Amino acid sequence: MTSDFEAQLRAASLRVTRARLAVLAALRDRPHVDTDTVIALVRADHPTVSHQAVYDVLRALTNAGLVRRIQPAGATARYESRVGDNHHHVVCRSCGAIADVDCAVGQAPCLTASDDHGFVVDEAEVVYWGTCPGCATERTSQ
Amino acid sequence: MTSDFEAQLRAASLRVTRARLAVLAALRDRPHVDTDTVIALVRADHPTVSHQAVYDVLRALTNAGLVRRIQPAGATARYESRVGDNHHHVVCRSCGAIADVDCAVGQAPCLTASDDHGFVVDEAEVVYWGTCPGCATERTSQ
DNA sequence: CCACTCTTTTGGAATGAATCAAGTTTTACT
DNA sequence: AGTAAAACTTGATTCATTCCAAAAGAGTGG
Repeated sequence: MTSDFEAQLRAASLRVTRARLAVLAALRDRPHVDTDTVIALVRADHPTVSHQAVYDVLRALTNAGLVRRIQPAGATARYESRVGDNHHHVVCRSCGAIADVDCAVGQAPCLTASDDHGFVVDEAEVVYWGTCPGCATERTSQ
Repeated sequence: MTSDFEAQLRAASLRVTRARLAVLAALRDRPHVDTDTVIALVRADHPTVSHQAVYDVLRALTNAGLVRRIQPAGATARYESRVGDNHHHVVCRSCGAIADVDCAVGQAPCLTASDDHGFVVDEAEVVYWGTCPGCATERTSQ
């Protein structure tokens, strides 16, 4: 388990540190956690880790492709460890809840822009905006 | 010109104010402007408009659907007046430049999620991440 | 196993976009 | 014109994120 993370880090030629292992562990089974939550989870096991370390680690892991950063408009940054499978997200406009969605149209649906203006595109990110079941019933029942 | 904006505002049952007309004018021919730029543009004509007013106006116009807010991860909010035609954006990872892209796969390609988790989806936002021509040549020439 | 170098982390302060709050002005309708 | 509601002004505040310099830790070669 821990050695898994260690292997991941080494594969990405990142040094293996307590902070990094703790962040990976915190993200393991939790989708879409925001930075504050990561800090709290990390400190549950390692109370001395600074918030700055968590920010640095999240950036390093994001750059290395081990975690993915998602930041819907108007919300704080969230991170997830599910990477490399081209999945997307539904975001609730009223409560900010996020859920995973697999790609509707094949494997890389929107990866081809009609006119890319000369940009070299390497990723297509899709955010579905709507209302989650909870907020929907709340609103209709009023 | 101004009366156009006035009509737009009235159609959305929003009051017609100097600040709102100025913001609409500022967004007219400028795609993807950030809030600071909007403030500067508005003040060019109306020096007394407060930044708070601009924030309020942008939110009101966004809620009314007259402008669209876009906020790629890690950048400040930007606004555009091109609405209602389901177009998307390419964003440069290194300089943050944004360009419009029309929808590749038909009219509303990704609007149907494979499994929407009970969410009522009303919009699909697509962000293409990549490198703009300028940054690409810069990098290869080094 | 030890020393050396480079990277990472600590702890605290700073930045900056965005929001909140109270009081004043303006708009739209009668 | 007169009035109520909405919008705006001013100024302060919040809060996520970043910057900084010093201390600690990781990995490499001896």
